[in-house]
Amino acid sequence: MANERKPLLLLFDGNALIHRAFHALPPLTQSKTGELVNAVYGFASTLLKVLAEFKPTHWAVAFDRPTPTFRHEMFAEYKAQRPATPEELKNQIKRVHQLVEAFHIPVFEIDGFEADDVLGTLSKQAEEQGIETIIVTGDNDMLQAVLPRVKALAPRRTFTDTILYDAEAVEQKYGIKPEQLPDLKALVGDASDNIPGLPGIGEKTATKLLQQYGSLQGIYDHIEDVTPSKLQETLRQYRDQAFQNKELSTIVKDVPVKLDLKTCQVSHYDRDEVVKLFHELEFINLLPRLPQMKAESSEPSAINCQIVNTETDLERLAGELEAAQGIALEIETTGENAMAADLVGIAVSPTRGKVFYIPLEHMGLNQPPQLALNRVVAKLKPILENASIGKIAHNGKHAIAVLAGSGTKLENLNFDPMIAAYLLGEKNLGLKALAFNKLGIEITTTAELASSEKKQSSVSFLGVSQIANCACASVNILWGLKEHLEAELRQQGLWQLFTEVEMALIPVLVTMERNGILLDTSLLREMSLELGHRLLKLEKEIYSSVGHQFNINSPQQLGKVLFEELKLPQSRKTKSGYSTEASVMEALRGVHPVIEFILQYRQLSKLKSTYIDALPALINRKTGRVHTTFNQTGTATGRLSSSDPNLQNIPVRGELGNKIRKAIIAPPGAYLLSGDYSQIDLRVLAHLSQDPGLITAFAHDEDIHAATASKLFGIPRNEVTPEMRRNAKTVNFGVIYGMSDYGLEQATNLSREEAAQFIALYFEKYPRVKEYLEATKEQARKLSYVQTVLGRRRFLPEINSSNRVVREAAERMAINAPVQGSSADIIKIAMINLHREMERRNLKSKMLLQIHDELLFEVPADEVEEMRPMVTELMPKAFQICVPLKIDIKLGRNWAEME
DNA sequence: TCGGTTACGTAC
DNA sequence: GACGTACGTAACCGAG
Repeated sequence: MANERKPLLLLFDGNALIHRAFHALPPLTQSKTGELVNAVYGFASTLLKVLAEFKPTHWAVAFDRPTPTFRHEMFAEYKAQRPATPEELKNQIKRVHQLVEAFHIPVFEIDGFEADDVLGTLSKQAEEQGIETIIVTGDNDMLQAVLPRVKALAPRRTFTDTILYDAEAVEQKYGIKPEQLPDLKALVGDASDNIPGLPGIGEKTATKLLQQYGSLQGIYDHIEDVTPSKLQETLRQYRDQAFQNKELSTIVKDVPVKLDLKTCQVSHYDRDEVVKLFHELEFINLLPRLPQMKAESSEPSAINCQIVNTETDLERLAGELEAAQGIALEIETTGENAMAADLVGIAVSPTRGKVFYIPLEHMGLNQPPQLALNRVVAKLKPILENASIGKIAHNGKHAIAVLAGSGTKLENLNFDPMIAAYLLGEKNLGLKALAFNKLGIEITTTAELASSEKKQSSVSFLGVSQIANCACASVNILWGLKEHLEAELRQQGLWQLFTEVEMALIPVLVTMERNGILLDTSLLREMSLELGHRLLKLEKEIYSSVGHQFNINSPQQLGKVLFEELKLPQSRKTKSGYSTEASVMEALRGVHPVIEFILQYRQLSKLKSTYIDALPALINRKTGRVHTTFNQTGTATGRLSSSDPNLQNIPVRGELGNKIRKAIIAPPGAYLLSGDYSQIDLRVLAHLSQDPGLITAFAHDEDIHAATASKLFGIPRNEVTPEMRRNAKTVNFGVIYGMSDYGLEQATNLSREEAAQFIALYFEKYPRVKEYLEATKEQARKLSYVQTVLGRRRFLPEINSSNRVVREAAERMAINAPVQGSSADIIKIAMINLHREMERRNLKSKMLLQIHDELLFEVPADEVEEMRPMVTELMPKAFQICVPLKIDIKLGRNWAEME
């Protein structure tokens, strides 16, 4: 009665699936324990895939037993060449058993037989009972089990590429029927099972024979007719072996096992147990593929979620929030970009287990009534702005920025799980992932809901109750995450970095983002026109020089033109053709006139499309300025990053770079002020390594590159030539990047040998630097992480990889991260202190940008005399290291002309 | 048509 | 394979 559907039985070939995944998938390890789980992942993935695709009513899985089978007894060599199962695979087999158990899939394994035999038997019984069956396998050997009602899902080429074989499909592939496959294998053998084929008989010959005579027996029944005689002779000579091969290759179909359909029902599996196991295995991305996701409303799991849409409710909510110790919240908006996003709703929680959702701007017809935005804001403003009530929010910067747009200054955001997880080295910082990985709780985020709901992808178009449920669950998670992550941060000595630097930085970043930069649009427009003309001219030159038109922007087409048509000497190749990158083309300068034009074209079109045309298009209508988003969790070292647009890579070199910076301006009556740490990375290196040579040079405020050159070449400072200084500079920087002799060779005009000597000499002159680098790598090997001056960690699990390339890459990261990361720590402190001081003094000056070692401010004319000394003082004293931190400070009407 | 990947180039 | 950290653009390619 329950199962009115025609039964469909899925039989899983456990071992074949595991082996195939193990060998086909890249090594996927659990980030926490390093346990290899690629085969388990592959198995789980296949399981979920076929479950979704075929919706079976029944299922079962078969495994090999570790004991020898009748085949081993028959033929000592059987699978003898196979290496012993590696430990990491054994463990995965255990894991798959756990998984199968959680799914409540009945397991069949019989001593003395392989999984194939068990499957063969079960499928034959299913056939006899008239049940449609699909064998899910990773091994084409299983195809011989195909029967009228039994199909096999087997791999084609790649791991995921499968084909459902019925008898016809088998015949199409092999030219013979499924039941003839053992006969084929008997003749051609199987290297993977160590079954020897008959000499000189390949697949072609064997297939022809079987097509003609039907079976191995058939062939020998007509052995006199077999031609050519050589073949007939071989067959005669190896008769016994052929028949033994056939027996070895034939799947047994009468294993002592009985298919009982009742026990194989795809019943309600233990979803919680599967979730728990996925959590342990860190299979977060498989989670959405688990069928029967909890309906959002079905299980409130002890969360009291109330929708607030009357004045009375609002009043009561305000009362509860005022009395709260802390507030967890999430805002729903129309977009990622805080400056462009609108509020859609707010979820707030005064205490764990109790969450309110205030719908504000849900669009669409059948929505319940909603309170007016300004009414709600007015009511909540004093609470959100009350600094004595701590706030918790995931990606709190976004919340602060959006609320600021509604005139509310969210104060005392003291915990953001995204930032916490970032410092802890978590890979996936999304709330969903954190909830699952840290707490083992599944939630559906509103963003997820929005993207799954086809077409109308904005949160604002979704139903209030649906969003409310998700938002409430998300907000409630924040309490648990705070508890959990705070403990981890404290335990790892990261709490101070978290609160005093990262959390303190958030309002600074919001201010900078909201300040925005001002552009000289008419200058950019002018440049765009001029460049447009120059590009057109270059384009013509290039076409006539080559003889035809093509897309110069396509590296693929350009490569063909240069290296196939013009036959220029090619050097490096890329995956899809010839490399046409600048360094390759530079080497071809003078070989052909078109090179020069192309280099110019490249440069101009890059600057035009990326900056000159792109920036003005991003001016905010309301503010007339360009607002970037600073990402606080986007880098591995602790640096910030900037996007939409990226204002940290505005060109500076060259005439054109200068011109672009000229278009970044201060408004009338104001100036741009920049404070730029001088050689901060090398000063940090001096501090970390305590090298006396470096320390002395910086203590005397010397030109560090010239000082290095003087040391390396063993000459007085005043005899250092520009070329010597340039090479010394390259090495100075190269050291921080873990550069090799090869790298130095590429970056200079030195030969490989000279480069190697140069590096050796460098370490001779700065011996503590070498010691420091070694010690850092050693620490990384021991602890799997390296640290900055503030204790910020970068985790490098690959530092002990057995793969040299991977390991050496991790070593370079280990060298670079403390230096780059410490510099980032220092400038972050400077930003916080400067912001604080500017607020304290009620200055109108604005912090605009941070470019890793530089801060850019906009300063009204009458504040210049206050800001300049303030920046000059606060940047260097942000953090004390053993050498002075020096800055260069400059002032100008635009970002190019500064002094 | 769209999203993901590749090649390239800009910054520090 | 070889020098660390980012992000954006255009081309390209395959899936829907």
